[in-house]
Amino acid sequence: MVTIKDISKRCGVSAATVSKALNGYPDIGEETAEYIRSVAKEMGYLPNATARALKTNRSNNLGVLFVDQTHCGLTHEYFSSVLNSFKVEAESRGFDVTFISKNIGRFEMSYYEHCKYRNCDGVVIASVNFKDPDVVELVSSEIPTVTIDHVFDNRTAILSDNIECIRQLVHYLYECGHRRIAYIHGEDTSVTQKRLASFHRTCAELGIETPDEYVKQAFYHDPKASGLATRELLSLPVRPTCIMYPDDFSFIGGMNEIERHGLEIPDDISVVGHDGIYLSEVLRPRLTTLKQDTETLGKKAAEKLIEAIVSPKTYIPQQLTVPTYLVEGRTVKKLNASVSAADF
Amino acid sequence: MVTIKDISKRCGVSAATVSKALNGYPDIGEETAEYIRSVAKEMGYLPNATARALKTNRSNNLGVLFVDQTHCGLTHEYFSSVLNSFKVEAESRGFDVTFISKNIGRFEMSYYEHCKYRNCDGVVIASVNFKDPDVVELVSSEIPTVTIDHVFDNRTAILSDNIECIRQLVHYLYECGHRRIAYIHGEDTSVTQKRLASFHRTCAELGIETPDEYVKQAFYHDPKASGLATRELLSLPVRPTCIMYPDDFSFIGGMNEIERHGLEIPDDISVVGHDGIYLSEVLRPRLTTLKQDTETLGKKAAEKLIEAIVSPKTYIPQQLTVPTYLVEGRTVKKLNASVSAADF
DNA sequence: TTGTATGCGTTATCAT
DNA sequence: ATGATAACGCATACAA
Repeated sequence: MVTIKDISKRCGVSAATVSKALNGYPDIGEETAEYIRSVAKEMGYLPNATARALKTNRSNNLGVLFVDQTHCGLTHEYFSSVLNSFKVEAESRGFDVTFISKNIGRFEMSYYEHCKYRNCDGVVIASVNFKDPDVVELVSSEIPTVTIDHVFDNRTAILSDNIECIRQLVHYLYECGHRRIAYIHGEDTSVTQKRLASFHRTCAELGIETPDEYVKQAFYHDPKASGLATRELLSLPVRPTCIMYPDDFSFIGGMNEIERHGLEIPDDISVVGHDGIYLSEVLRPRLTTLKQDTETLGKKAAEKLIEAIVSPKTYIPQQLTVPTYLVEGRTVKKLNASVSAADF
Repeated sequence: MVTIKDISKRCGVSAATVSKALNGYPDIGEETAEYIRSVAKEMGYLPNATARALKTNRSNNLGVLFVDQTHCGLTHEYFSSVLNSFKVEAESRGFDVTFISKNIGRFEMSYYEHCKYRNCDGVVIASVNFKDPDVVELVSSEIPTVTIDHVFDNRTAILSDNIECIRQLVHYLYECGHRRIAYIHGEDTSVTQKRLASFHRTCAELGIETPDEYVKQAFYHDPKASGLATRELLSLPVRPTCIMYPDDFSFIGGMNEIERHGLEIPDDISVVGHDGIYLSEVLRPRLTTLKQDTETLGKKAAEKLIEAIVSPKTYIPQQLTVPTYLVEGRTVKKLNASVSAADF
């Protein structure tokens, strides 16, 4: 392994000079600096991140905190997609990405302790139980954090625009002529609360009635639960003309149930999903859905987190909202004149 | 931050003694060691991974090398699932997990350089182009590596049993009475080659003919390509009675095409997938598929990698094969007497 | 403009 | 059984 010391010997200068030259300090002669850099390159020098971190107390390493539940976390395309985008952006800015969790080895560590132990400069938090005391501890600590789809006081959050997108969707359905709209929603989280409130509010605005039987709780990423809810909806004396699902994947459960009833989508009943995962694009008919901009979500999370790290003095925590787009598939029947999603 | 020095002062012993006590060295008096440990705990001491790594040249950090392509990599449930299991196992043994990639910051680094820079003790490699010179460089280096589903000479590999599982599947189809079996397979990789060879060989053993028109190349995780291939198969003068797909997700494309032809699964045509992702469980009819044991794949990869790291002298690289199981759904019609997958 | 000295927190060697 | 000391590779305050 070639170190700064090796280079200094080879160049006949001190280690300090090499260090400065390599880091572009202005107080080194241009020729010497250039020479040192060329020798470093020739010798295949690589900085040692560990030594540098020990000295500077900056690891250039970001933590990611995702749940490791089998049903969710990484295996959910929404999150793996956000993570991927976060990773790409972080790396392009010179930061590595390390997973954070409890239970490292025989030590029982909290998330915060794990971060300290690993010297993470900052952490992005998503898809966890935000009420977990260990999560709260981490967010309340001196370590910069960015949360996705959840707001903590005086902390940066990247949010999908859950209120506006549901409003947009309901308006679209309204324009398509739907007045009996059912909503199968996910388990009770702040995201669900926002979506649900937006649903009720928009319906009220438009004069659409939302009878209790049309609003059913199911779970995210759980086709079985959504299937059951769908069955109940289809058994109603007055069926809805359109069903909104918690997410695209859950819709699969509804799809099965609708087919079992011998109904056709969208001729007999309309459906819409949420997330806009790859699956929604390949189903036939193509699923009308609200596409989350996971690319931007992850990228912004990395950007803001790094901003907080490199400019701790001037950084101001903020809530950043990323728009969600209505993707018009072919699962919503136009009960009246023709309308296009482009109008919204 | 509480350091060893702090503890040493508080206990009235030297830093060396504290270090030894904390690491369970035998040459420290039992009472003193116990006392030191209790004080450390009370003071909330956490080892500093960075300092330790600098001194010991062991980071307790593993690299993972996945492609960052949008279509594959993390967003593919197969890999995210393997990764998750790898992560859980690694963490339980005290290792953290960090992503490896090229292009960290303004430095143009190879994978190998990135690993050195970050001081990774070992790397798991999956879902990449194994012919990439940068991958070869890494695998040829002194850094312990484990590859998934690809073998490099004298290196550890964790393999899904692609040959045996296809054999098992074809036998199952045969027992169900199928003689006209089509295979839509993925792009040309060593995995595909194994599966294809096993398909041909097993068919030959059983006296099943495999006309060229029944074997079509498509792509993994690409419903559109599999849809097109399906269309061609359905247009054949003599249709296959069963179609094997590259993977469960690609089957969606076939599903659409079959439906468009007004055919019913499995009454008019039988289908099988590969991977056994969550999607295959929730489709109706439930998809008959070959379930990859991603849990074991990831766990074994972590186990072996750590073994190679902690016992470099005695460790012998090995190829480990993880069985794949036939999961009997309801997409294969029994053309003759009743047969169960349990018989296989 | 360049070099010297020091220390980040830890572990390992060797002496006591 | 315990301690003094050095060293891992790097960055930086300060001296020259």
